[in-house]
Amino acid sequence: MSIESDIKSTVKLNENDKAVINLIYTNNWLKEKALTDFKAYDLSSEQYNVLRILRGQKGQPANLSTIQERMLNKMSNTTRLIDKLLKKNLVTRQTCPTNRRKIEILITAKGLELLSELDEKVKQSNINITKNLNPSELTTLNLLLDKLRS
Amino acid sequence: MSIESDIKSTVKLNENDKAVINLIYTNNWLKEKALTDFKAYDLSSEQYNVLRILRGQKGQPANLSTIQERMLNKMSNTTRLIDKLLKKNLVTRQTCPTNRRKIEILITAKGLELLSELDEKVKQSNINITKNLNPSELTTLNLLLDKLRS
DNA sequence: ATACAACAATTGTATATACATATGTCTATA
DNA sequence: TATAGACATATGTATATACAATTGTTGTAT
Repeated sequence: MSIESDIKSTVKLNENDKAVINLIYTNNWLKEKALTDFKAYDLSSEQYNVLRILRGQKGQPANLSTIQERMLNKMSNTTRLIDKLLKKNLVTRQTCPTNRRKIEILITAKGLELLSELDEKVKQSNINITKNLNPSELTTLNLLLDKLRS
Repeated sequence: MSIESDIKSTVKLNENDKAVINLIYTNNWLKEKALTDFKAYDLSSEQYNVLRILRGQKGQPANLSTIQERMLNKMSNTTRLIDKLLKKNLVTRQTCPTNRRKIEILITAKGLELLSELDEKVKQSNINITKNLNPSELTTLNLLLDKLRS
């Protein structure tokens, strides 16, 4: 269904406006779809994302600004997000010995375990979410989104 | 820049996962771009959206469920959103005389005035946001997003 | 050595969001 | 005409987000 009938727009939109609205609307549609997976594991999607970033460090600790730089949502409060992960014993946090302004964050064994459980779920969810587009359409979509932001 | 370098991913993503991440990331990118416009007018983007829905009613009152149905973000709390608009005198609210479960919401003159001020800003902002895609690319993007959700 | 700017993270506060539950109203039917 | 269920909105609560201000630390110019 087109974005215009989805939001029951009464006016004809031009392609610029439509694209912006379409992106916002699609994102909300996507959030609803993806949320259920994480909810069962008591993780927000950004918390999941941060755990993945930490796993990507392959044993190297990450500090807050590194994590923030790699997060999907740059706006969220990283300190408090890490607090939550810490409370669940999914990460450890200690001040950097060489620069005490920085902190070093590491994913724990429990965190890695949780991630590996979630990986398969997320993979299936992403396949499901994108099931209406064929491979070449998916590639085109990715190219257009990259180009949009370039 | 591709989504992989944007988020400094250390692993190669398949197109399914990439599309999902790309949509989330693009949405956040977009939010940052668009937010500044509304901030100056002390409106959230959903508040703006609701005002547009009300204007689309062309004088007919809308009730809460109608608004909710047409909102981009179905999850947000419409009652309290209307509270905010009411406090700013951008809408009026009264219980429906024929069915007192319902409420009738109308945009005020002040609301319409604010909207017409914002319209031009939003239009320019949307043109700016989409400036890297040519018309046919924009159309393709819209088609792909519609198809994704279909 | 001292002061100052820059840096990295934390804290405070207001608002937004998600979701469950409650309140008040209407409708159908026994 | 009671009453159970459906409907429409509102409220409560926990968490998330946005953003400003603060704290503590480091580098650097004088």
